[in-house]
Amino acid sequence: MNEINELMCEEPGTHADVVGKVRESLPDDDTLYELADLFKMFGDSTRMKIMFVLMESEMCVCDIAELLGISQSAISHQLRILKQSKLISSRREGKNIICFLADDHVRSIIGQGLSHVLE
Amino acid sequence: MNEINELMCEEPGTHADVVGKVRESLPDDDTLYELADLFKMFGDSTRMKIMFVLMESEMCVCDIAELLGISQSAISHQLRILKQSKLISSRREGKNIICFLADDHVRSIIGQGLSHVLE
DNA sequence: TAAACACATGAACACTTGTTCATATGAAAG
DNA sequence: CTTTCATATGAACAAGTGTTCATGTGTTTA
Repeated sequence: MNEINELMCEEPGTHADVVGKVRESLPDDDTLYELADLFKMFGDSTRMKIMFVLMESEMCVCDIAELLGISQSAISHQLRILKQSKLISSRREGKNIICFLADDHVRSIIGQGLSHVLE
Repeated sequence: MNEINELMCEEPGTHADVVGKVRESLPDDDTLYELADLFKMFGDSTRMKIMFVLMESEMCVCDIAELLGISQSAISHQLRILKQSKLISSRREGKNIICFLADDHVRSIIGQGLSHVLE
């Protein structure tokens, strides 16, 4: 009888109520995509390494590349993406571009991830 | 003169010291890859939606699929991945498989992400 | 036991992503 | 102003990822 319930699998009870409430509680699509895009930044080991480095100290592009043993070009491409996500910022200092974390959220997000990974 | 310094870009000062210390502070590669793999789970909008739903209430596969308007097969594939990452668990209840968050880290990780996205 | 339902899974395909290679930009030093 | 060093960027390519479609497995109900 219930219109909503007709959409659901055959289960008795106050089932549709729960489904309805959950649907209302979902963030809008824009927020969901933004969130997923944010976490994508943490989902690549190169970017993760870069952020770990910058958690310890700000550093120029050249040094990040050599420290991690990754080509300058690859680092530069990733830095571009990280800047677009507002996770890191940079300033020029003479010939060098010094990169640093733009946000303390990086630390807390990685911290939560670590505590999951380390059981 | 300094062997380490020779690897670095031409910058004066106690530069090599910082680089050396940062290198030591980096987690081992296994941990880094595990971390990146963990965050990959949050980097897809379908999985993000599933986790948001399960943050509100445990739910069977069928309902998750219909609530989100995503095919049962797609949901099932994603659930498999999420289970492998120990982010969700499930139990059988009659014909249905009831899914639920396996870990409170999901809530805290998404929470941190949200507070970044919402400025 | 047969049919119906809930879910899982494999193959195929389109799409995305990260790296490399070559080259461009831009500041600084000679 | 020319060269050099630090960084950025575009094109191309390989590898990874998510969905669909078809079908398989397992559980309940008739």
